[in-house]
Amino acid sequence: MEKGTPGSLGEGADATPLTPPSLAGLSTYLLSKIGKAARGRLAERLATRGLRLWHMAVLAALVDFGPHAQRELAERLAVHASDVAKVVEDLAAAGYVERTRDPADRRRVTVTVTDAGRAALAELDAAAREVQDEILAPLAEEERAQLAGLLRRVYTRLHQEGVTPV
Amino acid sequence: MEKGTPGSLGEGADATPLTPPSLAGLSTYLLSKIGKAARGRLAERLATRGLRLWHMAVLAALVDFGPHAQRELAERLAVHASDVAKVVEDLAAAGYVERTRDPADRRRVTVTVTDAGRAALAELDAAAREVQDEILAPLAEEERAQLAGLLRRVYTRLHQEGVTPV
DNA sequence: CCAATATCAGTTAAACTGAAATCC
DNA sequence: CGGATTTCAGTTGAACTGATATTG
Repeated sequence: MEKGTPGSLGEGADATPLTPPSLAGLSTYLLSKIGKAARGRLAERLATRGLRLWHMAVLAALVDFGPHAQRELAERLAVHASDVAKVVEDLAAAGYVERTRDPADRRRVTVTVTDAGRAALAELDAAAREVQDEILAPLAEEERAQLAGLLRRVYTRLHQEGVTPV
Repeated sequence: MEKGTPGSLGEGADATPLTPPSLAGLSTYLLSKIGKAARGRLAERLATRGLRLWHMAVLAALVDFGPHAQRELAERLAVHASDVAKVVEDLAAAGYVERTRDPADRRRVTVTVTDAGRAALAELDAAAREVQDEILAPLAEEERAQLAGLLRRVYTRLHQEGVTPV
């Protein structure tokens, strides 16, 4: 069969293959797929700056809540301390954060965002909003607000349970 | 500090740390996190049967659309052909699918779901709906329908674009 | 000879695990 | 000495890449 054999799939060879309804009928499936697409697109943009998603998350935590010990960053972002160490190392090398020993407890390393770090986060945040506009393009402004409200409530509950890292 | 030092975090040591508002304010961040949690919880349940998410996706495609060549499965599910080969191998070993050479084109392997495969998918689907009930617990029935509609429209557009695998 | 299919082997980035060093 | 924090090294499963054999 060279091409376009009237076939088992019930679709033209050039059309986008349909997602199995057994999956597409699950909101959790859609959440997972849309979330993955959003994450992937933002990761692409961050990669052009040599950064990854965890770098942005750590910067956000520092800007929003002030200096953290690395242990506190790990807890807040639900990531392992060993990975935080690497991310903070990268950010320090880029001049986005400073690390200082806590004089009261010299085991702790206090991480503080620099002005360059704040400027970088502002750019990353702008990129994230551009990606969000792409992803949510089919929705009107009012519908986006609706979606945000629903997601917020679902997320809050999950985050409080904390069974699976969220 | 032994514990509960009135501290830099502005939260009790036992409370769930707050997500940085810079992130929590992004619907795409919430989508990503909720989606990841849903995926993880379903993966846990499938693991008790020795299966993973791709096994369920392949079974769903076969049940919903009938027999596929492996190449067609790869295209429909946006996964690489080499990975489809492994997944189909597992499913065949479990007796959930049968592989036969296409007599019209002997390069192609036609994959067909068995009765055992249909029964297995029914169970997996039930598990997926249980997980969905857990995740969407904070939402009323009407709100879940709202969410499903919004997600459906966003997903459909992404899937048509097909730039990033969705 | 070229293109498509399936299969196998190897790579890469991410999440996780364990252990050592330092300090309370 | 027990416990907490940081850091380094190694492991595991997922997604991807490339090579090969077979067939159209």
